[in-house]
Amino acid sequence: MSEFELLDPGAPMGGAFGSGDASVDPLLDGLNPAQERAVIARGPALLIVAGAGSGKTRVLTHRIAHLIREKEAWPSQILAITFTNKAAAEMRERISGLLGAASEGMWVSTFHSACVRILRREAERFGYVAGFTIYDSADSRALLKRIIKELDADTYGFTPANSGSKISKLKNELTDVDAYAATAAVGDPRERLFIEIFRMYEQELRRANAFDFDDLIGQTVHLFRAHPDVAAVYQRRFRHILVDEYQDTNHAQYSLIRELTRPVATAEVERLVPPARERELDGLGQIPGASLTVVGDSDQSIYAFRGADIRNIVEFERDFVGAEVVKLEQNYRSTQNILTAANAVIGNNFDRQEKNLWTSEGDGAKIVGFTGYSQHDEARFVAEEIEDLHREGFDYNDIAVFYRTNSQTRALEELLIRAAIPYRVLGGTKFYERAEVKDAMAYLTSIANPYDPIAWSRLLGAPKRGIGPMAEAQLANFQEAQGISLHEAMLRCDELAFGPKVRGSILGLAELLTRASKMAVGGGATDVTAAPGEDAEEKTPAPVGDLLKLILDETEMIEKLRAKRDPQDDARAENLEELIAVAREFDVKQPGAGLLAFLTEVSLVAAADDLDDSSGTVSLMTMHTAKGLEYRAVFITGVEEGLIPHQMSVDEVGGVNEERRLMYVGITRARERLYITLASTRATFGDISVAMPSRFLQEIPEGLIDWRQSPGEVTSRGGTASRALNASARPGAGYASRGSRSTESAVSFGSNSSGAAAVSEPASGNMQSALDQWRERKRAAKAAQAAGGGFPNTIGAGARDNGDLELTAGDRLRHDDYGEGRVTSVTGAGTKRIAHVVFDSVGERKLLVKLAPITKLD
DNA sequence: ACCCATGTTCTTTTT
DNA sequence: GAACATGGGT
Repeated sequence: MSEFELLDPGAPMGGAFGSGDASVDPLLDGLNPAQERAVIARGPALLIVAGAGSGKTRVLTHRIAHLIREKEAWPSQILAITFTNKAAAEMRERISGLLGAASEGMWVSTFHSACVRILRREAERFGYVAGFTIYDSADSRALLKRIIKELDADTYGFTPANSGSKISKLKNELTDVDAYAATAAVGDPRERLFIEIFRMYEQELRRANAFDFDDLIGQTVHLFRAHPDVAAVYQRRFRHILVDEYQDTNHAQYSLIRELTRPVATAEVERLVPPARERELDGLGQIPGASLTVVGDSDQSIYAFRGADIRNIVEFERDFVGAEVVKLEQNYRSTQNILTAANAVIGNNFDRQEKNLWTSEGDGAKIVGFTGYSQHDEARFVAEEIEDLHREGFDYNDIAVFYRTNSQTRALEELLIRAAIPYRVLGGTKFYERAEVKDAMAYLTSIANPYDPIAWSRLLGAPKRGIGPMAEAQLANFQEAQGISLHEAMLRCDELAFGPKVRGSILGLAELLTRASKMAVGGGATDVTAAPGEDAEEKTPAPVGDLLKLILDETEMIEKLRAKRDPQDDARAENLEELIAVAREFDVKQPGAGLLAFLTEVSLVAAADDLDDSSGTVSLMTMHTAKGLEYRAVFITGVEEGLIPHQMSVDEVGGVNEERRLMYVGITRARERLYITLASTRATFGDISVAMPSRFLQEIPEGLIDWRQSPGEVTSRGGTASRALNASARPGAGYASRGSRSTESAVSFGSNSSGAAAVSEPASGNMQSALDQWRERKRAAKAAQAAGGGFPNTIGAGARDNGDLELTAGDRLRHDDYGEGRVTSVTGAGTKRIAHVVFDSVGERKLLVKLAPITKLD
């Protein structure tokens, strides 16, 4: 049986009727002519212009499967680049759904992961070690902070943030310090200072054996250019390179693709080991360049701020001679109303090629608009509509709420909690950014890379052990002078004049690191709780979970946190326990992968990566994160001037156009229902300011929007009505329909108690990932906080806790927002007890008994 | 060296 | 309204 034989594709799109018919090719069946052309096209270069929702993922996966099935490539000869790990995983899954095991060995990953893989293999060429650290933005900032302080550059207005972003920009353009210095105006002292910062930053990175995010791409390009033999290996290996979201590639990424698709240099062909075989060569005795497929949509380019260059896609045909172009314009995702709105908005960008999305599926529902008096009011509308959608049969999974800035989540979360709607915030993957988690991770980083001063300085002070800045500086100086690792410097601290207490601390810590390092390489865990079942197998590296456990046990970080009185520290302790669980999960998922793989994975998680399609929760995310995703129902919130388009972008050249594309991306995520909401006042930073409707709103044809409350209605009332006022100001018709629907829902909730399930931990029957549990707790904590009246740090304003408030059907109660109502039933148990209440004015609501702002009336 | 309290500065989007 | 920096007290 050939390895290439097509396995039964199961039921991917149209397989249902394709199975009996031998003439139907399952890889082409159900594709429209343009899609089919994109799948079967061959040649050196292909540009697929894929409008939103035009089935590009399907085209890409089918194209790859087709290449393999037609024996034009082995899986190992394919490199597919996606934007997020999640997209990569999905693509891998879909290809293996088409091909089965025959798809193994492909590289499907993000730019960053692919580059890390290459760099780890070739690190020695750079004077780096394979265990190099990847600095995230926080690490880079920490390093820059030191440098700026040392150079007293803050007096010139340099901050870690502004110098960091300038360095990042330069790196994305593949401009190194020397190149920059050569072009800079040397007369300008500020410029000279910046060059100094840049230079030191690069030096420190190298000394730390660390790369920042931008280096991952840039250094790989540099590696290929400086070492043609290395480049030759990858140029020869990858025969087909496919890049998704090509409109968002920056110059460095573009250059990487260029390097990879070059023909193998003639000089290198002879040096290849193993030697090139006859069939690899073309007529000239060369190994031709890889075939390149890029997919993108210039209307969805939203990352110019981080160096994405739209010209990469616009000039593709000029760039890659012989390129074929396929346009996918038929949309399979959204209703015509949604597409018309999207087309209308994006049509205002004058600097684009004309393109119109269309569907054959019909108009669908109108877009729903709502203007709240405040973002609180807006959020309440969102929560209510989500409940309605849910009753209508939408899964929480099917629903997403978008916003421009992360800070907009606050009000939304609060209201979703009150409404007992399960949700998840994407992208604030704040877990790994928490101080205690970073502290623990610093130990692991330092074990993998004992030259990393950022990690090292972090672990010295966590937990407090009497080693302060003074001792740290002495050790660092000693380390630098001796040219040894930081770990070694600690072991030799006898050579420095430390007091006995400090000395003891340092040696104790050094000893722990020694032990952990041995364990990490598989030296054997001696006196600690050795992993049971592993008998003296010398080379087996310890599971990451065990390593972390050793560190947390020995440093007593968790115990020390628990010993404190502050309840916040309890949460921190739990986060650390969660981190162990995350590590153990990793050990199970990728046994034997090792510490480095764990660290890499943690460094490169993207916002959209924690999306879990089976979580049963509403997803909240920025519009940037939403790119590439789709939902049956989408809420775009905060559609106001200053927010979208964002104030910061208005003065930038092309800024508003990019914001408009962002709006376009948001709109085109919706399949069936689209809600556009805004508030007439918004509390930004303490006080309240008046917000104007976004100009993009006016670009949507009026007839497409069904205004539940239009901006006009709200401003005519004077803008700053209280919540109590607006609660009764809502149109009566809305309540009537709401009320009738809620009657049905009360029945269904009562009979199958799905209402309770919705509030309890998502998917309570299933295995829950460690991170999910963390999020769940965080949510509960937030709920407690929200219910407490929003004074989290004020003494005496402890979280509201109705505790064991007895409620039974028939009781009357008063709610702070909804007024008086009657309990119809109580479901759930313990802290998840839910009261179903019919309020006199607003109809039925589900309330978390423990937290809702309610008082029982008698 | 550590802890706590009081000011101060922000807020675009992210691998 | 929160993270962070700074400065005084122990």
